[in-house]
Amino acid sequence: MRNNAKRSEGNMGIYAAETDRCDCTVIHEEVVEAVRAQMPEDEILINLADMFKVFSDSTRVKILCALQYSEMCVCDIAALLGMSKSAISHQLRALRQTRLVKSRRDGKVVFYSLDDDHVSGIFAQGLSHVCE
Amino acid sequence: MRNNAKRSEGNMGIYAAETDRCDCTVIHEEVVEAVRAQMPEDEILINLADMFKVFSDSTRVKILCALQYSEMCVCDIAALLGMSKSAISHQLRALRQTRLVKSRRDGKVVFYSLDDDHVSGIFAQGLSHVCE
DNA sequence: AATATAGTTGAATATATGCTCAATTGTTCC
DNA sequence: GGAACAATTGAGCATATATTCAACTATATT
Repeated sequence: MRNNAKRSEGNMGIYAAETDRCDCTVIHEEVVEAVRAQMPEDEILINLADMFKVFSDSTRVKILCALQYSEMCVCDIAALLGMSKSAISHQLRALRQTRLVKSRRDGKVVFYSLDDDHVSGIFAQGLSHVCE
Repeated sequence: MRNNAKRSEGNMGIYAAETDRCDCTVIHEEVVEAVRAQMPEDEILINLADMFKVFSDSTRVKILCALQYSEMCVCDIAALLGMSKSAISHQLRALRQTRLVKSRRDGKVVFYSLDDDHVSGIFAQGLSHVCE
């Protein structure tokens, strides 16, 4: 599910300000309004979540990690991870669509490599948290 | 689904080296072995993916973003995001279980705040990618 | 052309997940 | 104690998603 297609975000039309769309009393209105004023736009945070979603599956993480060391073909990635070519190919498509990897064909073989400088930065930041 | 409970990772017992667990010929064995030698342990990459999974939902991202500015109670977060208290409470539980937020009760009200220094770093790194 | 191999794709399946609803707990105030 | 309100929880539902399987495309070799 892409994060911008949530059910609760239906068309509210002209009525109902944002603070009225729930079953809640606003207890600390000043805090809420101050935070609201400082928050980035909704769309940015949705894009951010969608970006992290790409990194939220261990197969994709392993693929991205492997490609940091060397470009690899589908067979090799599949062998490295002990998974089917089909499974790897499906995930590579997702990574291609989000512009994180690129491919080049050499005869029958398709080589994949990283296509985004931010990947290693995001990786490093995440690892520093995971490894305490 | 936690990333370490994948179906394909069933018990392979004593037979079958990792490179045999798939339908693939290893085309570039040297590359595969070199990459395998450099990759972090499986468990680390699984934990990494699980960590990113927490950030992969827009509701959780918005909550974490909001808490960077101020501690807030459940009602306020619900009002801020235009969602039900129940939905917010469910997500806060997930964030509590992963040690990203902490709570303190003051009478009837429960205040939540960030409980991890890495959150803003991960946020900043992600935003720099999303915003190009 | 026929065969073999690398890779892709779509459908199907099993599992995961975010929200709603209703019930419940914890606290304050009367 | 009882009413009111903040918050939590579990079940249920709708949707998302990772892998498998089978069929297919693309390229190379004979």
